[in-house]
Amino acid sequence: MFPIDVRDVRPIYEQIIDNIKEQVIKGVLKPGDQIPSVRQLASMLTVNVNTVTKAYQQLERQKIIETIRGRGTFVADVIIKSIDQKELQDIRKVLKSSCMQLHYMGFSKQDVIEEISRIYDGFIKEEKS
Amino acid sequence: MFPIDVRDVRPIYEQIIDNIKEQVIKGVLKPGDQIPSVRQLASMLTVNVNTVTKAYQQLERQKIIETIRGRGTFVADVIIKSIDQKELQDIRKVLKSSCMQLHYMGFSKQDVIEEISRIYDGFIKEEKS
Amino acid sequence: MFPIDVRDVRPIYEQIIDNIKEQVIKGVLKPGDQIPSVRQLASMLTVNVNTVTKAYQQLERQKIIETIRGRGTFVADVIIKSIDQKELQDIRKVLKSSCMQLHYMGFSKQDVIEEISRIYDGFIKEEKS
Amino acid sequence: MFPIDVRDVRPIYEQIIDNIKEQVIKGVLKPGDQIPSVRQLASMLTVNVNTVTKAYQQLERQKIIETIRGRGTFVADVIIKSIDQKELQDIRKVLKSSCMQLHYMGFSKQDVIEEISRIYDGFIKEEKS
DNA sequence: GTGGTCTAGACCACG
DNA sequence: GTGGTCTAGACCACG
Repeated sequence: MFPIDVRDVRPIYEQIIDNIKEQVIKGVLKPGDQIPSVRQLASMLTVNVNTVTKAYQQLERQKIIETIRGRGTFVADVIIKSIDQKELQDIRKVLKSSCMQLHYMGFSKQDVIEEISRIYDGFIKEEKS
Repeated sequence: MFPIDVRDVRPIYEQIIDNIKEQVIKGVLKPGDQIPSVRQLASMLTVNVNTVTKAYQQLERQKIIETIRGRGTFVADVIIKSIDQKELQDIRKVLKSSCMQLHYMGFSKQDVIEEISRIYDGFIKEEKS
Repeated sequence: MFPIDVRDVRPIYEQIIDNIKEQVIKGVLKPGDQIPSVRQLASMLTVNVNTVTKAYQQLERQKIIETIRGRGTFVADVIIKSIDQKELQDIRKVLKSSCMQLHYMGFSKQDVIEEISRIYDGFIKEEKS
Repeated sequence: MFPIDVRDVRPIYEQIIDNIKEQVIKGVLKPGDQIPSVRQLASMLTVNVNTVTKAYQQLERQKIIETIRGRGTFVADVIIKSIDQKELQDIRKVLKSSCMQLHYMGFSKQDVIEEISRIYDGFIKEEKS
């Protein structure tokens, strides 16, 4: 499936969230597609069941997946989340911290923008052609 | 001095680190300037002395401030950190997570770049004219 | 495990650092080996958990051990640290102080070299035959 | 006189002790020579009077200088200190720590011995010719 | 007065 | 069970 890195800065449950989100954004996973059960994914990634459970709960709260009792877990229809101002502020704080770190590494504003541009291109599916 | 927000995503010591870094980058704090003692800052922010100590130790390790025994703590000469590839990868992962969250909020690549641009302008001191 | 001496010139956390470094250099602890959790080691040495935490954090910063969230702490792959000139100067100053003390105790240059030789042999694992 | 470095790893009083010891070992200061009073030296080095006082007290305890009431402070006759086993053990611990640090920087036993040799030559007055 | 070390103990995040 | 954050407070080294 996708690789889990125990040395990653992000906790494992966040890596799972990020990976599933990325696959949905890229269109690798489409609305209605079934995804592995908690237990299946846990054994595929050899991580703790509770860890996958936590990731799925958060994805469900974000309406990116949905679980149907007795059926399984599926990719939800794509919806644009309404903007939660608290969440947006949190993201801005994290971005600011990262930008300051990059600044100390000698990255100019333009360097950071190019970095972001490359990151964005990396997870967005081709939009034209 | 600056506000501490216990509800912030970042732990208190990181908020202190970020705030001091920002003041140094902006030029509000200049090399050689003395900054408040750990006890002073702790009482100003009404946080524990150990919390400030932790922030100061990390800033010192990053060579942003320096402590002189029995004298106090001072802003260090500005140096550009050499780029640690592991650290850069970590920042990229964090940026990617944030970008994906913003994407789900309906932010286009251009929106995110503008967001970054605004953040960068917010902490960089005017460089010309 | 290893003895902590409260009358030692070195603070407790440094004694812990030195002991673990020594075991790694000697090969008693090998890359990938799990070391005791902070709580285990604290109770083994009957010191406070925070003291062990401080030692582990410094060892981690020096890339001698690595911590994996919720899993534990492990010996890192051996890497040769790049030489930090400031750090080297600091070590030289400490060595010079020690040498002058030994000189006042009547140690000749050759005596000191033999002392160093014995110390070095004491923590280095046999390298050949 | 001699330079004090507030950023030195060694506290100021130890720098003073080391400098005076070195001058005595080198023969720049000879038995019977008068050295500056506490107040004089403090103002020469622009350090606190208490700091010099502490240095002089330790030098006196080590019988390297002696104070004669109303006359001043003088370099004592050279005597070889008897070996205090506790002190020797302390020095060994410090040397071992330093050697392990150097080992992690890639210094071989021979490199360290050469380092020590150079340090020793640096403070010892020429013994022959 | 300045920071450094250490203890004791609470609560949390992660797995 | 694992480490991370934070508090409260003691005592020490240095100046």
